[in-house]
Amino acid sequence: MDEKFLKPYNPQESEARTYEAWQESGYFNPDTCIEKGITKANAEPFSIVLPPPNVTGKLHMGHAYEDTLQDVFIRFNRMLGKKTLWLPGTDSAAIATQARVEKNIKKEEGLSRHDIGRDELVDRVSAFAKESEEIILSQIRRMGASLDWSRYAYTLDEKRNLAVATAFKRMYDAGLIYRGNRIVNWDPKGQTTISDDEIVHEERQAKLHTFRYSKDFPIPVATTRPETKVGDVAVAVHPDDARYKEFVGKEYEAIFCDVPIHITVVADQEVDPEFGTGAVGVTPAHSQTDWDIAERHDLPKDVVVINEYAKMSVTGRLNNMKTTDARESVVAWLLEEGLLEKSEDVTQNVSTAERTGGIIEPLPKLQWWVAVNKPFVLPHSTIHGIKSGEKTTLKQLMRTVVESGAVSIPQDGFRKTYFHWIDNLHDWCISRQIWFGHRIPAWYRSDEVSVGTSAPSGEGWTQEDDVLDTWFSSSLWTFSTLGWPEETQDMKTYHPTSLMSPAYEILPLWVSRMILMSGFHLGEVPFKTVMIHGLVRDKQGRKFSKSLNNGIDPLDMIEKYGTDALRMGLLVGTSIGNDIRFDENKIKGYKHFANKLWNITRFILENASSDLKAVSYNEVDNALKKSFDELAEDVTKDIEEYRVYMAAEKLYHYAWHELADKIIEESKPILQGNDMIAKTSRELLLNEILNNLLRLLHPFMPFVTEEIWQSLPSKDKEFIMIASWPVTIK
RNA sequence: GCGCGGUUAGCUCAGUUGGUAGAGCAACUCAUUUACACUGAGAAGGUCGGGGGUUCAAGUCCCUCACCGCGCACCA
Repeated sequence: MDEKFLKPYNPQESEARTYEAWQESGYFNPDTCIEKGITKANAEPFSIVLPPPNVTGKLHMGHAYEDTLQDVFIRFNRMLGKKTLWLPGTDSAAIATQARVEKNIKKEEGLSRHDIGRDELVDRVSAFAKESEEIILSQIRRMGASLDWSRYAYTLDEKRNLAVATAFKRMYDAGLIYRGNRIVNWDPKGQTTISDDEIVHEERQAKLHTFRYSKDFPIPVATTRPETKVGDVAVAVHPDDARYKEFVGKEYEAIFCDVPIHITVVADQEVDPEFGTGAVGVTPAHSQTDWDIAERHDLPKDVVVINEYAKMSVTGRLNNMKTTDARESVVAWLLEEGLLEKSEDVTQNVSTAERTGGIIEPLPKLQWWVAVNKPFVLPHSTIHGIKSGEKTTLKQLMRTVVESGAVSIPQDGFRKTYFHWIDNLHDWCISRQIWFGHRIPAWYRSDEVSVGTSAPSGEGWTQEDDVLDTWFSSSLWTFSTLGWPEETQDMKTYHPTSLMSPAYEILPLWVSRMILMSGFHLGEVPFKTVMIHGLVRDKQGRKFSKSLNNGIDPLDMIEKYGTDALRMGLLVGTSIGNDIRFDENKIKGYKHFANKLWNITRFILENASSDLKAVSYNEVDNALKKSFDELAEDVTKDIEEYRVYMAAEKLYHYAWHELADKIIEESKPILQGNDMIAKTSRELLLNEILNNLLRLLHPFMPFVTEEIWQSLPSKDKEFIMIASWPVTIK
């Protein structure tokens, strides 16, 4: 017996060495497994593409959990003999990364991005990204993740750039990407547009002011944003509202706070006659709903009164004031003029930018969009529910794919969330006014526009300044990582991928858009199953956040208890989909468990390794073996049906409370006794159970099982990682 | 407003197609150098959020209410 078993199991001593050995073996790469005859060339594929972590930060508990889940499925399927690929990568995360670096530069050098210039800034952001990339990748390795590093991808590398430009061009040619002047969510703090999904609503106290534009204006109007009223072009009322019927169609002139305005009264179904005065002041340029009203009634939409810095751009006293100051100024003016009827306190939801916290200012801007409601013909489709050559829209495609089960979301509640989101979906604004990211592959020359994967020939073309929303490139991820648009062998073998297991936060942001992109470009689903998981929270159930300073570094847990303990602690006792409260005590418990396995092994090696070998079990041992086999089948079924938390718990329970507490305890007299048949039978049993149990546990606790496996005398020195799963699946 | 979760032992949570309520931790009693103290044995702890229904049988299915989270939309 190896002397190491005389001391307690020490994960710190062996984990790094073990990971190194796995990596050197090349078995993370399915091609190597085939070459070495471990996987059959015609084996069924199983693939997962790692949701690429942002190159802004370091590994947090959420990553640790997500990586564990995926690694369990990957290791399980590899041991089943499937052609198993887990593909790693990282995401440039355009806005997040640039914002981070800009902040540092501002703090350390007092310079803005415009002082530095585009090229210099992009260089600096890229350097920062490179640095954090290395950190996060080394951290993922410490989780024991069996990723095929030879296929590593980065959203801004050459192949992914080609994929992005190709995707953009094809969608542009199909009329699904267009450039248009529409209301965007403008973040004055970040100086960029953001998509609807990057907005966070915050409840605030506000005042609802009821006023008239002028003394002789017949209809009072209520607003929480008086400063925008200088941009009003109409008042909308409900068509059936008797109070205002006589005014519909009439036009009025007024000088509102030094600004001449022209107001038309229109009737619109959307107006709620019960709210406020039952009349809406329509400001098309600074409100999405008002823009829509203006479209329906053919009202002017170009009366812009607020600029990109959230300052007023009008004639008179308000000019160049911050909107918040202008608000007070307008109220004061209304009071002076006797136009203010009342002011009430209301709670209001304010839209803020997720990344910067800036208050969103709706502004009309010329931007690039993905049209989600525009019909197009999908030439080739293997998606269940959509035929080749069928006419559809991107929205419909996203819905059908999940409805038909082409993408399976086993958790019913999340299916509903998904549909709810799809039904509320508007065109997707994909241009961002920042410099780090994929520059939009469009070139302009006077009135001409050229879209392509490279600059058009000829003189005088300038490329679009804006870059793409980071989710545009992320949505291509399942296939851009496999070599698309080239027709690679990897594409044929591993796409659609088998499983995606994202946090529920990212379902609309990412999952649905991967379905969109894969559907349009390939006529395929991006993955067959989506297993949505919850968030890891602190002990009090709060989100981990910098401001609360409640973060727990997974690496600290690994230092203290070992990776296997962390993995088990995150998995057991948590159904997938619900949030998890992080409990260090649990992790500690599984450190003890790793040691328990260590000592079970020690006992068996010390007491059940005589030279005499039984060829069959006696009756008692046969029954014990049978019940173990039942457990093995049970656990296998649990993993196949995504109940990994139950599988892990059952194995834990069996190892500790069956094998150690009962079988080993009962073995002591047998092994010391004189009944050689009973003794050799029991020796065989203990060795068999240990051998199989280690394999069953390996996906969950890869390090300790490998470390033990390497010391079992009966085995050759192959890795447990590529040992066969003890249960055959039909 | 629309929607999604959750409510089970002191705490954190499991509970698969309905079939005698489970685990870990904590607390309690005992064992004391054992393969393992990163230990073992034992006992205790629950009208499964409330109410109603379906059923031979409900933590599980249906209806309803309450409370706690969360998402989406939004009214000017």
